[in-house]
Amino acid sequence: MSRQQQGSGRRPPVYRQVESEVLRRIREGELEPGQRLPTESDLAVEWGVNRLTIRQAIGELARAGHVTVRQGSGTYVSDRPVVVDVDLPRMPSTDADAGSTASIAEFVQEGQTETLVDAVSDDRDHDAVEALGVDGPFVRIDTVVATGDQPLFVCSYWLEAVRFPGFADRVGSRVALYALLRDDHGLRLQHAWRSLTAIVANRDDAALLSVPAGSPVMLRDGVNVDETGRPTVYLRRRIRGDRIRFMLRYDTS
Amino acid sequence: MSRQQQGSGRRPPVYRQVESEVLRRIREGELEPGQRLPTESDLAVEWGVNRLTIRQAIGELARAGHVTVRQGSGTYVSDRPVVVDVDLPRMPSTDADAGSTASIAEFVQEGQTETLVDAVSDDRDHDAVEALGVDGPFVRIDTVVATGDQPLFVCSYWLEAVRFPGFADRVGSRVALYALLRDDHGLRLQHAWRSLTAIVANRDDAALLSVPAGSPVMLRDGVNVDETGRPTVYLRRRIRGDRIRFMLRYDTS
DNA sequence: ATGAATTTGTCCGTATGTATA
DNA sequence: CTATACATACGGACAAATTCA
Repeated sequence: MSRQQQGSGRRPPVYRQVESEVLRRIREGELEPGQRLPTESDLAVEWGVNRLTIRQAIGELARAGHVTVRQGSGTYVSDRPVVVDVDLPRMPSTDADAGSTASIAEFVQEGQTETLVDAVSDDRDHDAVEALGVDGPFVRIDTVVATGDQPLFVCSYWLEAVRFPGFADRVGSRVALYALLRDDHGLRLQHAWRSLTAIVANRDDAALLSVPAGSPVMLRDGVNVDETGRPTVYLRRRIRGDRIRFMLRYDTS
Repeated sequence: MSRQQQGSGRRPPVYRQVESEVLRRIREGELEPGQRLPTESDLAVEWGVNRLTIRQAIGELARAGHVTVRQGSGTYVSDRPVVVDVDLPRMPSTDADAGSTASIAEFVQEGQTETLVDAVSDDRDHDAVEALGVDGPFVRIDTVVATGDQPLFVCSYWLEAVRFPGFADRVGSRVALYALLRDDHGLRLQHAWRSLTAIVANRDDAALLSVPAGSPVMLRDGVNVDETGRPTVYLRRRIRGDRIRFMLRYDTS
C-alpha cells in the first residue's frame, strides 16, 4: 500500500504527482488567485511525504508562474496576470513624442512608469562589445518599466563613452533617452535590428522583475545604426513572459 | 574558517557560490564544451558540502542551458548551440512552394526536417476552443522540426473536425499541411495573427525538445482566418530559446 | 518598538531507484 | 553483470523573513 510500489508500469515521481494535483486544483478553481496554499509542512503531512518533495513541486509551479512564494509568509496562487499586448513590427521610435509619458525605453505605453535603476559611466559588456564593434568603455543605463507596482521589463543600454561623454550624469529618471541622443547629439536613425529569444531570468533580473530566478523571460536585444552607418546604441531587454505578449498581425487584403 | 560564518555582511548561499564558480570556469574556458564535470559526489567533497547543495547549483545551470545532465553518465558542459536566425515579419506562407523541403510548418528552412509526432482526430483544447470560437472536436496534428538530431521546435495544429473530416488520416509525415488545406479544401488565407511569449517547457515538450523540464521556450501561437472571415486553424509552437532567434530588421531608407 | 510564532530558505546525512558505460 | 552517476526521497536542523500579539 505504499506510494512507492514498483513495477506497476512507470508511475511518475511523487513531486510530479503533487505538482499535477495542485495545478489541477488551481485550474478547476478549487484554489483561487490570491489564496494561500497550505504550508509546505502541512502539505508534506497531507501527502505523507517529506517537505523537500513538496518544495520541489512548489518550485516548479513557481517558475511556471502558477504560484508565488513569499518567505516568512506563505505560498499563494498567482493572480491571473494582466497581459500587455505589444504590436511588433513597429519602428523603434523617439518615445518623447508620445505625450506625457516621456521615457527612456521603446514600447512604454500609457499608465506605465519607467524608473532609473543604474547609470554607470564605465562598463564593458561582452555582447555590447561584439554588437557595437568597439571595445568600450561604455556608458550603461538600466531602467525598469512597470505598471503600478508590477514590473514588466528591465532595459539596459550601452553607448560608447568617448562619443557621449558625461551621458550617465545627464540622464534623469524620467528623461527620454532617444530624445536626448537626437537633440543633444544630433543623432538620426538609419536602420536597426532587434532579436528575440527566450532565456531564464538570472538572479539580478529576477529580483528587478519580482519573479523567482529561473523564470522564463524574453530577451530582446538589438542595435541602432546612425545615418553614417555607425552603430551607436546596443540595448538589451529582459521581458516578463507572463506579462508581455508580442503580437504580429498579417493581412493579405 | 567555516564556509558558514555569519554576520560577515550577507554571504550568498553556498549553492549560488558553486553555481557562480562553475559558470566562471565555463566562461573562462577552463571547462570546455563537451567536457564532463566532476561527479556530483566529487564536487560535494571538493566543496565540503552536501550533494544536495551541488545538485541545486547544477540544476540552475542546466535550466539556463550551460550544462547538460545525463543520468547514469554525468554532467557535461553544453556545446555552444547553433542559433538559427528567423526573420520575423513575414507572411505565414504555403511552404510547399519552397522546393524540396515540403513541410507542415512555417519557417522550415533548408537542412531542417519535420517529423509527425501525433495525429488525433478528436481533441479538445481550451486555447483552441477560445481562439477558433467553436467547441470542437478538433483534429490535432503534432510535429517536431529539427536540424539533424537537434530539435528546434514542436508544432501543434487544431482544425475543426467537422469541417475537415478524416484529415488526421490524410496527413503524412512529410506532407505540406497548408498545401493540403489549399488544394483539397480550397482554403485561402485572408488574415492571421501570431503572438509570442516566453514560458517554461512542460514535461512533454521538454522531452520532444531534448531539454530539461523548466527550460525557457518561446511560445508562438496564432490563428489563420480564411477569405470568408472564419477562423480555420489554431496553431501553437514551442521553440527552443537556445536554438532559435527571431530577427527584426528596421530600415528608414 | 519588541519579541514570539509562523513560514519559507538553506544545508546536512542517509538510503534506494534507475539509466548508462 | 557490475560499477558508476544521476534521480528521488526520507528525516532533522537552523537561518531568515514575515506576521502579529
